Amino acid sequence: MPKVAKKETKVTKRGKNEEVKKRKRKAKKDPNAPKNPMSAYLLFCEEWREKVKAQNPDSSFGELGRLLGEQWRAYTDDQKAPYIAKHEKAKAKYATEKAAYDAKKAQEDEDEDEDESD
DNA sequence: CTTTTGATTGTTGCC
DNA sequence: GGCAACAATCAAAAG
Repeated sequence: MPKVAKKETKVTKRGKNEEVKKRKRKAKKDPNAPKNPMSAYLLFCEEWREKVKAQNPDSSFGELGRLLGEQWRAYTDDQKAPYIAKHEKAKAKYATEKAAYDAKKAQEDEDEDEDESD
């Protein structure tokens, strides 16, 4: 997406539950698809879940998640920086999986003789 | 090449 | 163990 400099192209369409609904994993197309790293929010959750819980001991998952989301949104890129930084690392790690995935794929293409003796 | 969708990540709390 | 909102993110597929 090196084009369209700035435009709410994706804007997390998840405005309604129509498109995403109950994201249920369907049949994956890739043989060994590399899994995405934890989004900054995910990492942010790990750290804030306890804090939010401490401040909202009465709030259950629903409220927790909601508040967490609000906090996350309220957070500035500077605050998210450390979380994003971590995410970047995850990305790098993910890249390895992707590389292996791609490599294996290519290898299979050349030589389908690839499998791990279970 | 661009847009869209789909699949994935982790949290808690319940059954 | 799976699912519920929350946000993000990337990769592949469709256009």
